[in-house]
Amino acid sequence: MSKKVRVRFAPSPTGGLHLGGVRTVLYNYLFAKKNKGDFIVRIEDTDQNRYVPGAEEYIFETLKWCGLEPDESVQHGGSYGPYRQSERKEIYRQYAEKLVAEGHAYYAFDTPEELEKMRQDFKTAQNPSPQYDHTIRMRMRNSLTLSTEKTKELLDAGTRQVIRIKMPEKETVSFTDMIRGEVSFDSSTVDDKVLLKADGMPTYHLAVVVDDHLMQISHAFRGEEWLPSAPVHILLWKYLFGLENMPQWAHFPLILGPNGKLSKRDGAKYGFPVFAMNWTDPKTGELTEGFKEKGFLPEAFINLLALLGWNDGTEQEIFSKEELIEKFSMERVHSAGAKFDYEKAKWFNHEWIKRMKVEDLNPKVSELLVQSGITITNKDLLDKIITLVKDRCTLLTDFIQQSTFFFKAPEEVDVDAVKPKWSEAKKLFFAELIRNYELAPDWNAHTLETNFKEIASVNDLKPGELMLPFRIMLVGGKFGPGVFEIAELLGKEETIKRMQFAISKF
RNA sequence: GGCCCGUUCGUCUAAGGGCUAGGACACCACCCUUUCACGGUGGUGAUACGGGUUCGAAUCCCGUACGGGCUACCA
Repeated sequence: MSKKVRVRFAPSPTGGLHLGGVRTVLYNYLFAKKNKGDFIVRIEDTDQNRYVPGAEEYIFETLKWCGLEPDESVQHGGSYGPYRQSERKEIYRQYAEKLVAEGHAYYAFDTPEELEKMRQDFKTAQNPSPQYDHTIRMRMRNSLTLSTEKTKELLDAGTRQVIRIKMPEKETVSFTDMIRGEVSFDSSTVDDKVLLKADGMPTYHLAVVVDDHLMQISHAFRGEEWLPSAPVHILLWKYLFGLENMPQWAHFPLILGPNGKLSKRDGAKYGFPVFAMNWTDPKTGELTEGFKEKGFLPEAFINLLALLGWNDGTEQEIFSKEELIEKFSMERVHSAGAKFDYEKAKWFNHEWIKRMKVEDLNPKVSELLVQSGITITNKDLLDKIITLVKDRCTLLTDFIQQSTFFFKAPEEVDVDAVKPKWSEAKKLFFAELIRNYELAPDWNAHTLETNFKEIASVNDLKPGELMLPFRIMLVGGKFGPGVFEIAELLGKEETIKRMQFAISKF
């Protein structure tokens, strides 16, 4: 009998959530739902210096937008709280001290200055970044080098101190990663990581193990950047709670930018969003663009993220959230990092827009148009417009350009597109067309087109040479859906008004 | 430098010993359309290199190269 699946996403509230973070959430979520388990969000705010106001709220708003809501979290409640590590501070010390008592950890009194000095003193060409490890710990100020009395004295005096894990010297630490298979490390190459900081807060290393245990996490997933510190966590599990109780690990491949691990800087540099939603750094005021505001549908966003490192083995690429839950499997997650391709991301969004029902698109498009200053009074009209233009919208924001002219006459008319080929004969044609349209009993695209072509034919003009000018008159530029469809939706009065106005400019 | 992970078209990937190495994005051409798209057809384009194992390797093993990550009292 296996225990209930419980997974967690443990972000540090230090800023916006980027692609890699959301994908980690996604894979956690999919795995949990697929296995009828729980998805927990735990806030890892143990570094008080990095606290950023608003970041935590941003994370939850992002999850909501993505449709990846946790079963348990600071905001959703649950019986394993608190879900914010800063509120769990008291819990960690006892575990750290237990490790000291059992000889797996020790107190270290070295000041930041002493640590810096150590790094300078031991720095060589061969070893550019010396670590606090078994080779040097006996030369530092800690409970291993100090006498028991001296240690007690320092402790009693309240001297600033940390607790470090004492990495064994000759031990192979290995575990089975669900994606990579067996991974092993030589314990002597890992340093004595700080477990409990001088301010009494745990570091990630202690907190992740303690909380995963207390919250009964069954599977622990995180990015590949955590792989090097895995041996510390494995050992902690062994010392504290037993290897047999340890969750199963999986380290996801990294999402790469044009130059290595994707960073928020890449977005501004290469012109694509990196964060899920807009994020403004409260300190600098710097805005980092988000997929949401850029015009992505959450359905498309999750879809494209899911496929960045995973596939179901078939050639299907468009998946709804429900399909992803049904088909997701950790075994099919890739081990190699994936470079993010914005062009393909846009393709996913375009596909989703094309497939999405007009009624579902309507409120989103409506909101966008209202934001750009357009008043929508007729929902059915907007439905018709969306039906007409959705195929040519890659991003939601494209709807603005593709439908604004339905609501107001173009402010600028591309006269240059018409003028060079404009002629007296064409002018006469449009004059006749206006008279004809004024009398038209049925105002629909079909008869409008028929009449248009008949008159052209009578005047010995090619319809093709007349349609562009007509389009320019109604739309203002060389874009948009079929011109007669546009005229139909515009209505008789508005169509003729725009024609008359534009003709005077040619 | 050390440790760890990785390596199939430009990009995301399929093929988990038998093959004309498949698909998608992007790109190019043509068709459809006398706007732009959608759609359709076709094309360019990849198993990093070297050794093994095997009747047979993109697939397994070793080495090399290259790429990435980590190397804080940050996560």
